[in-house]
Amino acid sequence: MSAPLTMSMDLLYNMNVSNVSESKHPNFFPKISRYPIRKSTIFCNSSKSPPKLEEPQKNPSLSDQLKPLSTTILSENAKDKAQLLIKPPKSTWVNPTKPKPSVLSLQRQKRSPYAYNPQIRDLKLFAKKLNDCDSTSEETFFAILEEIPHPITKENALLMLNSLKPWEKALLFFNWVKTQNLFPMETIYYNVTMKSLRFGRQFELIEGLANEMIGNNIELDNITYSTIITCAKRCNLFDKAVEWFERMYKTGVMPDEVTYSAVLDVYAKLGKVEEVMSLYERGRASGWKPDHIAFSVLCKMFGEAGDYDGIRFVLQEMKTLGVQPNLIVYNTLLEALGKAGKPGLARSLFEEMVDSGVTPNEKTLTALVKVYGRARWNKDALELWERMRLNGWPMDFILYNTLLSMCADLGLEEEAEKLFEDMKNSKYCIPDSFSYTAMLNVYGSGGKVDRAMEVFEEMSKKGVELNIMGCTCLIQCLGKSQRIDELVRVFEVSMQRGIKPDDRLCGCLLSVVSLCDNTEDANMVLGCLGRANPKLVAFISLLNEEGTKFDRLKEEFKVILTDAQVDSRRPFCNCLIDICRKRNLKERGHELLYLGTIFGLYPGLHKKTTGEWSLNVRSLSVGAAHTALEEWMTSLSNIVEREEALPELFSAYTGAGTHKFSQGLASAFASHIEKLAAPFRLSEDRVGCFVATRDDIVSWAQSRVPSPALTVLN
DNA sequence: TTAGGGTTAG
Repeated sequence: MSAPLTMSMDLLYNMNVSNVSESKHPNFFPKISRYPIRKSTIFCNSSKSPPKLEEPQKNPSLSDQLKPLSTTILSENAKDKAQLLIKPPKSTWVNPTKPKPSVLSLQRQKRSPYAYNPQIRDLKLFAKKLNDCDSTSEETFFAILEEIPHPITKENALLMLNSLKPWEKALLFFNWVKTQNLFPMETIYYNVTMKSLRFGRQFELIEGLANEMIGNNIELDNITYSTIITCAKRCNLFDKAVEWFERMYKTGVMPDEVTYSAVLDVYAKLGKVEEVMSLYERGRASGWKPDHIAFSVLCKMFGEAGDYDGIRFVLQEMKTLGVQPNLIVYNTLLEALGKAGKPGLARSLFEEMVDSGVTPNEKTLTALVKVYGRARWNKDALELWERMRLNGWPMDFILYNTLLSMCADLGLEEEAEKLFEDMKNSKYCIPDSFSYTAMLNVYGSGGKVDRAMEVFEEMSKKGVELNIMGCTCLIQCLGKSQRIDELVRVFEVSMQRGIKPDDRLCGCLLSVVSLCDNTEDANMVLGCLGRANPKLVAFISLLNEEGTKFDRLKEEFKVILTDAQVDSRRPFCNCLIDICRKRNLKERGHELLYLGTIFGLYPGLHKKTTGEWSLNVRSLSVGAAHTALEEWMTSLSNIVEREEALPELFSAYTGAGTHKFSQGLASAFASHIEKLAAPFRLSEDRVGCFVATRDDIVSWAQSRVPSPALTVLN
């Protein structure tokens, strides 16, 4: 075991509990989880008594293979099964006298040795001629083929097949050789052709060839199966991938480690964590020592699931087996730790990687930039960028774009401008649509509307495509500056360029409506919104009509929310409440907040413990937060009046406003507290929190003259 | 691409 991995393991396992805030789990130290340390590991790795590996007597199906383990693996909610994990059920594989049948062959399939072919040069040149000829004409292809400089021996045919691309030509050649009847077509010819077809993602053709092999009694080996399976995977035909894997066992072909890890990746990409773990466990119990590729697959899967326990399990396994991460595993681990919300661990792992002499590549740095951006660690991000330049670490356009996006998220305008200039002056990283979108985002969220418009004009001039995200950024900042004419122009141009408005853009237009001070402007924006989502505009009219009954409102609102993307539902509700308040329809705003609450848009808005009641408005807009405060004060007032029990402490959270969307919420909330003469004050020790005691609330409720702001509710 | 498996952008 080399030092660096030990360091990371120490970090992850012996990290002091002060780091607990990074963990979403209450217990930082390993709980008995879905990743049990197997008893089998002990004998599998023991040099004294290696397990006797037997070929299965019969060929069990995959589901049979998986069955015994799936019962030992804990599903997340099945806490009642925890006992199973502490004491694994009696399983043959913990008993060395009765080893579990092997699920994979520990011997990788051998390749036939590659003999030197003196005709290689001629044939390569000839293949190039075929590759360069008109792809659409089979006649031309066959005409050239007549000029083949050497006889089609087995070796020559293989060399040609390997050199022909694209897949259409390889397939033509393969079929042609078959018709010549010079020698029997063995497995290798099918394998090479299938690989070529895989580049073209031609799964149906591959499957056709595989069936032809079966029909002609040509052996399908591990290379055949892994090619079929990975092609299915690349074509997103996961059922097919699993079907062919099952077929291997049924026909008595034992997968080797290459096929096995390809299948692990199939299940991983399907998000079937338990199946992956089951296969992994079974493989390990068969004596398999997973390699970097298998670990990379597991890491990626746990990263996608944001599953920190899983990532630790992988690290533990690597440590146990003495596998030191390579560059790709490091990259996958960094990405996974970022997704699991562990920026500190990702940073330490990166340092460990560099210290161990592994040079980061573009993907490493992209992963780390994303980690820091997500964590809002400006300082670390900028230091990293500085280090990249000092060390001459590799940059590519994805890394540039990721850095630009991060600058936009963190409000680093100057740095973004510098990067953008660098890109313009570079040879290979010319700014593309993504880069321009990031710049629109930089200026848009920084309120630099003129600069944003300059970027927009530059895009039009250079023919850089505007995408929905750039359009949304631009409309948002034009709306905030009340430049409605330009907003409408940008909207029109975007529609002309084929942008299909989505719910985010509608939410953005809705928020602009809530900011409009005059009816004319509001109507212009509603005109745009009406083209994207007419139901929303009709709903706003409904809010305006005095006669609209609550039940009608509820039904129509339900339709709007059902049609909307989940992420956009709360912003819709927030904006609609803001619009109501802007139009002096406060009561409607209260109705909408109530509906939003019963439709589950504001979970955690109210929290009650014996000692404290709190209101958390962090996910609310200013208008919605005001509405929620009024609602709360009214109900507290009623409780005082009814002389019901109250806790010692009351708190209202607005958050500290570090996120760009929540800026200004704390101050707007504070001024509304003042307007209502509510007895809350900023907490000294809790950031972004207003507090009041029971006595404060009681004396406020008893002494207050009904506030105009609250009368509507009384 | 030289018979098979893993990692980068809202």
